[in-house]
Amino acid sequence: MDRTLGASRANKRRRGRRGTGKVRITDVALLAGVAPITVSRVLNAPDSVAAETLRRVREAIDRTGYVPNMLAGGLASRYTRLVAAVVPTIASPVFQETWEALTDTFADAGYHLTFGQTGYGGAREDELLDAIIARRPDGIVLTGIMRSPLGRRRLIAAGIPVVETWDLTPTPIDMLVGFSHENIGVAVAEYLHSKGRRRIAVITAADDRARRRAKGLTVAAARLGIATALAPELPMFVAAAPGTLGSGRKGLGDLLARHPSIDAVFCSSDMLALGAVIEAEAREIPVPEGVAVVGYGNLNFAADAFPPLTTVSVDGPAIGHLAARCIIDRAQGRSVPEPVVDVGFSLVERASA
Amino acid sequence: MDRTLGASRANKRRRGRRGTGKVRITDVALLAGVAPITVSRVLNAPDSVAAETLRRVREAIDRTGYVPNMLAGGLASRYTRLVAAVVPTIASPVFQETWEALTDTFADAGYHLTFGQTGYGGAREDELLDAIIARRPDGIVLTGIMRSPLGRRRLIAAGIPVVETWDLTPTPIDMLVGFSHENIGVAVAEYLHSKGRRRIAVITAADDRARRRAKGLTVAAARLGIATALAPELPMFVAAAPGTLGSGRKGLGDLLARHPSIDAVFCSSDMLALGAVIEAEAREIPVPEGVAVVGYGNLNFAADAFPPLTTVSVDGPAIGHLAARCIIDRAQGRSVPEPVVDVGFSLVERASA
DNA sequence: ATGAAAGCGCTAACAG
DNA sequence: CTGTTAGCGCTTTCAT
Repeated sequence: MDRTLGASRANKRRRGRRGTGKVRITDVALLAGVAPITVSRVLNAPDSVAAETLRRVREAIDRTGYVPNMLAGGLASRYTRLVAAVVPTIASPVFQETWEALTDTFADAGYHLTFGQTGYGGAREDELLDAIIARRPDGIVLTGIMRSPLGRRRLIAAGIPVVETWDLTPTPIDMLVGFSHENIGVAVAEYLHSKGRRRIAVITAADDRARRRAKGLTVAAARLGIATALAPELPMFVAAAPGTLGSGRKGLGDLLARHPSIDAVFCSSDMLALGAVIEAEAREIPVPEGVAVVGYGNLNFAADAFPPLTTVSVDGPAIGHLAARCIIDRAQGRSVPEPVVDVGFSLVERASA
Repeated sequence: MDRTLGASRANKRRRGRRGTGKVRITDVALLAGVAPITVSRVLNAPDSVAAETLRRVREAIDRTGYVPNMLAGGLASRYTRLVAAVVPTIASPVFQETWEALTDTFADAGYHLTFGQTGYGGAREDELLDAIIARRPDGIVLTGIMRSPLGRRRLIAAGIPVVETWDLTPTPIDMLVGFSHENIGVAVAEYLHSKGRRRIAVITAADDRARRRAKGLTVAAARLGIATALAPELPMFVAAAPGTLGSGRKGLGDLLARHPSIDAVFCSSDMLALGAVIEAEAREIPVPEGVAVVGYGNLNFAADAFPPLTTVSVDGPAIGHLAARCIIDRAQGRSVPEPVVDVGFSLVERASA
């Protein structure tokens, strides 16, 4: 095998390019006694190859340990089978199920999903975008909507299918699967109002979508005549993103110091809500009798907290699945039935509110 | 500009390859009045280009909105500036700081880090590996050590620099930055023993490294004469991975039902520990007087739990930083000063134990 | 400091 | 069903 491998390389060493020393499609072809394009077909369109040829080529692939070079393949076919997801931090539990569903759906369709982090506040976003486009993915999935005008232009110019997720906008770049954060705030306001709460406060992380949930709540509260019960604006505590148990505790402490009469808190994440619940307990304020607490995310600990957290649930897997379908359909030249989908949300009522 | 762009393409349309319709290095070169290779040098070795040429080419790049095609670049240079990280789930909070440090260190050196998920239990690991190798990254960072023999062979054959992390083994594939999970178990056993605890139980997620921490504890406990105080083996509750607050609660409940006399629990993650603490509270068992609880990870909520969690802390950022340096050094042909680093761990003593 | 030629490893297009 | 040929967009090597 030593003599065979690399033999094809010897006769084209004219102006000395050094190659990688690794197995190429030509080596496999030589060993199987076929043309390189046949090996390519075995890999990419096995149905178009005769059974016996298929067998021989596959054996040659195994014997040589050949791993295709997708750089070369992508260059030749402008089809990379790569999809890039742009995420704030890879470790946000809220998005986890979405990334899982994305990964799985893409994997089943033969695509590889890679993740790039922008950091909180979208610091490196534009650079990351160029780095992604430079690899010519077949699709791009964004967390939230793209606000940077430069980013939008780059994406449109690149001509790559794009799905924005976990948010809603009348002007998506391309496709979108998400829901309205403002409406969540409204729904929470109405819920708390219906439970007789009139002195509502907010603990929110300093993050765009969280702020918009808080804004929806503020607006709806005003409409329901709640805001004026306390002050012109709802009492609010803003914590650094991402929200932590500690900032939830601090938030509730702070709000109680400023407004001892509050009877409900809407937290921008379940972690903040857990912190609020723990702080209330440490102060021997009963939840929900003293303060009602509502979270967001319905994370895996929400149901097991003490008391269990009332929270807003979003169908993360559905977002991932639908977003992947959008990209796959477009990448394969099909038309996308629903390029903009609002998956909505639901309020999960538990003991904390 | 319309006429200029794409002009170079017209005269080579012989056998009809269709191209991408996007701006290529040739278009930029034409506009700047230089050879393509000069544009390439502006991008990759600006020091070797005259100032005035540099200016003209950069202007042409801006005007055309050129984004390099790294598939082509990587194919030609076998240097992709891409590093792949293999992670169980992208949303594990334990690893977050490591991934952040990795991303930053690589970005500063001009590399892009992408993440691939294996799923818990390393289900898709071998496939993922081939997908990664197919893109010819300049380096691969693994979470934990590679156990699959096929995977090891593939990686070695690929000749790509590899760093295994967050674990220790006498036989790394290539480079390694981690620590001993067994030793953590030993340290926890000794700590609890020193605090007078003699009836120690374990709540662990069904995950390899967590089990090895539990095993270290078991062995050390036996040596300290603890195991026999209760039974031949330490009472253990095994939860599905990843550990949740709910399984922590259930775990403690279960253990107490079977062994009412236990006076300490070692949990394989802080989330499990938080669950244990909450369950204890719900049962009005004082922590640590009734049961001492020790976690692992020192996550951002550990210090703010009620009571604050005693836990094992690992220097995540250091692992990320060192692992990145290993890859960068190797990718740039330098020798790596320390190809195997044990970063150790520390026990953070707080109120829960 | 800049350019011309060749080719990285693969697949599209066109035969047969 | 299989093969031949050309070329994807870039960078290496060699030359000036």
